[in-house]
Amino acid sequence: MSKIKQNYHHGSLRETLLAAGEAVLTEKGFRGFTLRACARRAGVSHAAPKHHFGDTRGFLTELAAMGFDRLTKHLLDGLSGAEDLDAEFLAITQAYSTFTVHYPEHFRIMFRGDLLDRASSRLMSAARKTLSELTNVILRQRGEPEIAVEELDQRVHLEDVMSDIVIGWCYVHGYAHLMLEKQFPALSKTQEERILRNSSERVSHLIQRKKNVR
Amino acid sequence: MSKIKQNYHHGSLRETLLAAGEAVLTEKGFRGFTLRACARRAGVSHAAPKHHFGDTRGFLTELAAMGFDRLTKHLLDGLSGAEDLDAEFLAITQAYSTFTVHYPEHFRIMFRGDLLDRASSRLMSAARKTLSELTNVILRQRGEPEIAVEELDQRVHLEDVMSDIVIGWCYVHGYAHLMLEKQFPALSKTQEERILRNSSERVSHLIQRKKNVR
DNA sequence: GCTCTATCTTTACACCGTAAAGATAGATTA
DNA sequence: TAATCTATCTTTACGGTGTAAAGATAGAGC
Repeated sequence: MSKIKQNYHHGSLRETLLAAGEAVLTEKGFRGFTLRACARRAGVSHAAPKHHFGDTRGFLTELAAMGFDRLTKHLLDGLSGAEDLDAEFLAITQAYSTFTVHYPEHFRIMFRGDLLDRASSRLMSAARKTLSELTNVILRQRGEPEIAVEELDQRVHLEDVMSDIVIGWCYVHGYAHLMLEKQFPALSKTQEERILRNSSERVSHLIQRKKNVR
Repeated sequence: MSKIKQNYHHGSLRETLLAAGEAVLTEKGFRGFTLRACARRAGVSHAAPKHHFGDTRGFLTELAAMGFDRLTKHLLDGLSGAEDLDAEFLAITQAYSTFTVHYPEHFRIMFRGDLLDRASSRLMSAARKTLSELTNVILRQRGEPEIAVEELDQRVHLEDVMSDIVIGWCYVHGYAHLMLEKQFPALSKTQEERILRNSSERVSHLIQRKKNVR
């Protein structure tokens, strides 16, 4: 006996709707993502999502938050095999970028304040965790101890650290975004990889050897 | 006597619709952007846009292309005052970023392959021109002569140059994008500016002194 | 003066978000 | 146990949307 109940009360509709929403977003893209399509896929009346997510914005906000959760995990996975600082920075750049290959539609809504509920603490804390992973990579590059998510704000006010975080995140995020949207001139896979290795290594050295460079 | 004609044939409907479209996009954002709203604003029947732009995607593609045109001009304006290499790289970073302040909704659709007609040569060449401006800044940083848009593909295959372009564009684009969507922890204006100056200077030095750094 | 053709309008339809009111049934309370 | 409460889901309703298709208009070319 599966979980499927034909009862009036579904029992776990929220989860079912989220799964349906992810499927719709993945298959049809943002333009094809409608509350009614999600409801249809979940086998439920078209107004059912309202109780769980309020409106489209609320639904998308939850999906974006799930995207950040998944990105965070994806980054940690990618990082796990790296053996030195250079490899670690390359790994996080690659992981951030390959995330867009696996979840392009998620990535496209994750960084869009106009579509999401910016005030959502669920979304904010999920995004914050992603930044915290990236920050820890930067801190390790600098030879400093890691910090917890909660300490982020205190450390981050130091312009010294923040400058490195900005360089690192902008490079990593920009690379992933511009690659996803195919903005770079067409290159072969091997060229692409060589350029990624070379550029990421140079950026990581910039962060590692900061005091010498200035 | 203004251009307004109440004739059946408008005469310059395409331009009028584009202006209306920009206004709608700016005022209502992407979610509020509808063909019918644009037609209403242009004082024309709701199906009128079809003949000029085909469908929503076609209309958005043209608006995105106009966004790239404007971004290119914006970059050139920002660059004009810079007196040395460091100032030039800072200037283009700032210009790219302030563009998102003036045209946030344009920027949000410009880098979205899922909403636009990727095959549009109008869009492609507009985006290409933007990249070409950025490339010329990078080339100047490297102490090399500028190139024309048409030469882009030949030069860009050189991994050496491309690595610098990637670093430069990813940093500039990532900064603008993440700033627009307020992904960095809240900072004061002066802190923000100091961090921008510091980070952009370091990135530009990385490109200028490439051979020394490696 | 005639037709051609691009341009714009009208009509039509399926779909959408979301508000509001009704139905259901598990949980709570007495 | 019985009555009520409450969260959850459905039904109904409405104005708005994209876009297809057919009709109206008027300038251009012959």
